[in-house]
Amino acid sequence: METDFVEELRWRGLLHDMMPGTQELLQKEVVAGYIGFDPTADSLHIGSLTQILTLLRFQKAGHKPIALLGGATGMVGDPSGKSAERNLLDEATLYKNIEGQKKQLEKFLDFSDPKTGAELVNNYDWMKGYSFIEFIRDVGKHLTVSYMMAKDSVKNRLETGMSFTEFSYQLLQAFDFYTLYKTKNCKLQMGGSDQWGNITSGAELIRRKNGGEAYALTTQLVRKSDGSKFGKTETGTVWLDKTKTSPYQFYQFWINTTDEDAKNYVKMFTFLTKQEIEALTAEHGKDPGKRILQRVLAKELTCFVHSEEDYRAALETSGILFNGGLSEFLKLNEATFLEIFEGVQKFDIQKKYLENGIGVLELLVERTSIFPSKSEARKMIIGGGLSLNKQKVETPDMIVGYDFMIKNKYIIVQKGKKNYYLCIVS
RNA sequence: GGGGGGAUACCAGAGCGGUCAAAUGGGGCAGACUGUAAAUCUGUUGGCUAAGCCUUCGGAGGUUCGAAUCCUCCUCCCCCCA
Repeated sequence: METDFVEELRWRGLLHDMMPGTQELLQKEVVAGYIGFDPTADSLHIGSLTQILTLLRFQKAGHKPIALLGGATGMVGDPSGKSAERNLLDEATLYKNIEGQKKQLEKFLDFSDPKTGAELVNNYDWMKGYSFIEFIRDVGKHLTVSYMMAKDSVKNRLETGMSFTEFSYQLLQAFDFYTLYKTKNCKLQMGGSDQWGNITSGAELIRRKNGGEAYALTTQLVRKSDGSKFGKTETGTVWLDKTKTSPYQFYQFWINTTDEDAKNYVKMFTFLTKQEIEALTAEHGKDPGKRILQRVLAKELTCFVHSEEDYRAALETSGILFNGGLSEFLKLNEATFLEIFEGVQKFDIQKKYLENGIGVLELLVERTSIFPSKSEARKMIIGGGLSLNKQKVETPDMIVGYDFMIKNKYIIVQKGKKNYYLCIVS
């Protein structure tokens, strides 16, 4: 075995918990292990990244990864970590979500090796023909209510209430594990630390039903150093789908990581070796201003999730947007110019409005919806937070005319330092 | 069952008849510095077409020229004694 999977997770700060004997098992033989993905959206997001990477690390350590799509479990809803009953997803949405996630997983996982090539399964395939009576007799009989009630996901909800549907969730997931154990000799289930309860239910089921051996391993929840939730920005979730979060935004997410977090993230989210990371961290410490770690992170992940081409584009865009002046923009040809503003919100403006000049406020609020009200736009301008074509707007009374158009048709609007908008005059 | 204390803007929390769109802190947003980081400092933080106007202090009524502030009832929370 090239690397010890458990040790690797440990030094990367990813290991949360595992059942006794897990490490020994992995050292002894090639193991099939699975992680389930919950189809709550049509794209995976940055939070799922840990699990995808875990599967890949697992594979690199010489084992066989299985990714499970929750076509059946998604119909029920996992109560883990939820404080209230969830709404059920309708079938059309669920189908769309499954298809979306499937495509992404196919892209990230490596299916080539005959022995350790990844597999993708959907638990709907074995649940769809299963009747309630059968299920209750085959699965439900093996776990006691008190055992199920002892799980945190259930215990935390006893006060506020929980439907039988969500209570049963752990049985479904347990049955998944059991099925994979039977059909694919899958002895290990992995997941985020919130999945511990569900995973152990599965291991328990395998033991009771077959006297079989099954193991569990969970990874650390990714946290930011300030305690806030990882993976969200002001604008929302960071998705892995480039139509939902552009590669540029994705790149920016990592570039904006704080120094403290970057040290941990480089370990958690890249495949760089311990030596490489130590060297980088030391170098970063010498001159934090260079932000070596953030750059490495952004590069590794943008390349991994999107492509090297996307990374280059994001890098170039960032360079121009953050360091360039107006002259940089003027130098670009139109195609490149538009490429840079890919993923930036755009507004069309009719030329006639600019003919006699237009107040900035009117431009920002009525002709575009960059601000919801003139009051807000006014406040931002007075606070010095608004620029047109890289030039700070000094007064809310400013008039915008033809002379503001770059290349005869564009006006670049900047709200704060990082929020760009592009007006296209036609 | 008895006694007491509360409910204020995103959160915490002052105000206790006019000077209250409501102190202060946190959070958010923006600016300066820097490194697209952190820390620090500054501004801003109910809404509006910014003169001013409109809607807010648990809910419903009332007293008053005037109520977040006083009275009555209701709802909900907390504490203490049974």
